[in-house]
Amino acid sequence: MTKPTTMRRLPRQARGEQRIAAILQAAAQVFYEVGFDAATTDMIAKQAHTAIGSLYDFFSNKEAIAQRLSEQFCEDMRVLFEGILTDELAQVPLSQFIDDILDPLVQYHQTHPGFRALWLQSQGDPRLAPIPQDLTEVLTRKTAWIFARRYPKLDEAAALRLSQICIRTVQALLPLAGDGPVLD
Amino acid sequence: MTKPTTMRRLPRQARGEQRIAAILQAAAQVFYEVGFDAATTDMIAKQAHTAIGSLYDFFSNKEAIAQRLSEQFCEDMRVLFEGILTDELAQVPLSQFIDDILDPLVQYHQTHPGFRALWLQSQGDPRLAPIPQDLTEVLTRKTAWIFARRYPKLDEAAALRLSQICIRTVQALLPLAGDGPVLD
DNA sequence: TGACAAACCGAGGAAAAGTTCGTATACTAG
DNA sequence: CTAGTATACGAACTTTTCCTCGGTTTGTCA
Repeated sequence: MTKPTTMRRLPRQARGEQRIAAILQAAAQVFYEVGFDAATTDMIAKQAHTAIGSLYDFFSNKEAIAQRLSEQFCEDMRVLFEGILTDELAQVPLSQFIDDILDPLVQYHQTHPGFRALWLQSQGDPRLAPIPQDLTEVLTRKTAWIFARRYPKLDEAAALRLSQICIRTVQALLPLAGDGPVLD
Repeated sequence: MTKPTTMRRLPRQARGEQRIAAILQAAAQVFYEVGFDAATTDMIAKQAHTAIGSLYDFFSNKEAIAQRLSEQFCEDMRVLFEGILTDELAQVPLSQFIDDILDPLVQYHQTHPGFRALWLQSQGDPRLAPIPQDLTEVLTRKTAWIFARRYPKLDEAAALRLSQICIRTVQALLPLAGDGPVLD
């Protein structure tokens, strides 16, 4: 946790950290509401009840905010999977195997709407890829590790491929979890 | 096919239609390359070897171009499914059932990169949703119809829900079709 | 409490993208 | 051929968004 490149200045006082937290939360909300591209730094500042100047005191630009959020999500995923990936997981029945993995993920997804917004943005925008790409990559590797444990016969390439398929599928279906049919 | 709201003026001469076709094709290419948001009307005009003014002669703005493309894709889907949805489809073995539906879709997807770009853009950008939403809705209804034929016991809501799941899954996995693992 | 630094602020300059509009050129019908 | 219309064009204007900057306020600590 040295100085992240996403930050322009490190906060020295408590209100600095609070401000940063407020900006990040606001950004997550705005990204969720209008998407990353349509989000403006003005909207984020307004949502955070702060001045645009304060935002730029701590973040060098909009992308830096997204990147910081992404790092945070990555860390959350790391912790989340740390709790999930136990040795028993490789022995457990398939249905429970799936539940064990999906339940925490669904729950996290539902309590962190910004996560979805940032993550999904990856598709269809090769230019902006690096940000959520990290998220996807972290998840893919984690999942590949699980598959490798559970199905030792899989070679690495197959495990990765399988991971991609599962990740994308879950990614696509997560938004449907917990709500009724979207179509009227 | 009365005057579409996406058009500023209807073409009266052959070159008008050609110009419009060129613009649409260029837009599809640009959307595919950089995504909808990053695409500029300048890029589209350049790619279409036309002047920016000509673009605005026929389309009122960038969104109108995307909308027109989307309409075109919707029509293509309608035609595509018209060829697929036969009465026999309800009787055929499941594996062939799936192939019959997926093969033409995969093929269309691979020959129309812009389709993917526009369609996938829906996720994470609620603002721009209406455009690819139409595509998704068309596909969802078509699919629901298929399910209803094949599994008469399904009530309508269940069929729609099932459709949504299938559509999203296919939508998420289509980009993986036909290429090797994306991760290095 | 005084001095220094951190945090706060928002008007406005700069850059990028969107769009208009007057003019020039190419068709077409009579 | 000619008059009238459709199409083509792109410089310039407008709008939007990003980001800076200098000055003000708040907090800390000796």
